[in-house]
Amino acid sequence: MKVTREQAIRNRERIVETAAQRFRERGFEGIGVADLMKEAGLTHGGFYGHFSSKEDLIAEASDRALMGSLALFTKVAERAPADPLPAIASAYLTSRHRDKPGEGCLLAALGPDVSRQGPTVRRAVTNHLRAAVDLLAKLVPGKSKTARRQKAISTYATLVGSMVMARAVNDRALSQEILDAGLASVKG
Amino acid sequence: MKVTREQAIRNRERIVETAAQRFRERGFEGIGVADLMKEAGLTHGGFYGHFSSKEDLIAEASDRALMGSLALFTKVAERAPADPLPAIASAYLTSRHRDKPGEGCLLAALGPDVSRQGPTVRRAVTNHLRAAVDLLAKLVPGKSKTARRQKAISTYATLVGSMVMARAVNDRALSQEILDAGLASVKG
DNA sequence: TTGTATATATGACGACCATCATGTATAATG
DNA sequence: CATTATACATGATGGTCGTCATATATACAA
Repeated sequence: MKVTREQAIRNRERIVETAAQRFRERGFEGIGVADLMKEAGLTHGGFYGHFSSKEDLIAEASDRALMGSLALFTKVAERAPADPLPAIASAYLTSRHRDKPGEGCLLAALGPDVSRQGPTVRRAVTNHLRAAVDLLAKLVPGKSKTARRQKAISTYATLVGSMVMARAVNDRALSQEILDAGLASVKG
Repeated sequence: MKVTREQAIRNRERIVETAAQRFRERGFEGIGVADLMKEAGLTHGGFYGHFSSKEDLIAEASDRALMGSLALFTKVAERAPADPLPAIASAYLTSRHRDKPGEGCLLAALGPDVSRQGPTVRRAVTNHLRAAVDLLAKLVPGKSKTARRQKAISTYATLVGSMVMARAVNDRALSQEILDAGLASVKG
């Protein structure tokens, strides 16, 4: 069954999008090629027509997820030009984000998994982090450029760490306390 | 081949210890029961004489790793009674810790993986986090108990997030910059 | 010393996985 | 309309995994 070129491109798109979500929910090894294809409405055979390996898809899906985060950071910052960093923190440290890892920050959902991946995936993450830090550094008040960079990085780290901890924990009250503490720290 | 009761206990111990290290290095699904047993000097068959399932071992190994972190926090704090929190941060945010996840913080090595595990594992992590926060809160200067707790939690989150990011990144300079930023933030 | 309990070894099972070979229908091309 | 290129389906392969059945050797209890 051949399909339109357009359709094929859309199919590929859907595979990446599905993967970006499921990977964040279940881990890179938590869902297989066959299930991914089925969710995209296809069968497993066509996979290697689109990607050269699963790692290839992992890299592309990670990139996709990270692009989304960066875009969201930008959008939130533009909507709150007076206090962009606290606005970003407020958007990040929500229970909704905690409960929907599939649509959220890749670093919080797969950070350690990334460090166990190959160079392609890690390069994508590195590039994102550079861009994100550059963006955040512009939003930090202060004169010293290095100080602003430092603040940008540590703020991002606090967001990621808070989300990781809030998700790991089994107790709703403690989880909420973690989100609140992260928020308070950034809003300082 | 039956062995001494003592020897059997030591064998079990070695399995847990090996698992605690390898899981942090490769992820819970990155090493299998057979390889784990082989590393402990045994064959795969005996595994289910010691544990009822792999998840059972995961829970016990996680607990083991977390106990170690808590003990280390305590030790470092006792050695620097004047400024315990910065001392803990300095001990945590090192390149050595970054490069040896198998001997380091479980949250930084497996945080997101934990949230995908069953209740037993998550309960262990929850209990650890409670204990760690209680400990750190005592070390934070300040009068308000809730403010000290908040500071304790957000500090821990910054440490975890910084380590996750420093490990995910593929560039040594950026990785070091992340560790430094976390340090600066905690030492504030 | 004899008998029993048990810690570990060997081996196998079924499930899952990434990947590839081949067939087929149809879009694209002329 | 005829030909070709290709996106996808079907099916198979070899590997890995968690788990269990069974055998064996020996520590321990009597």
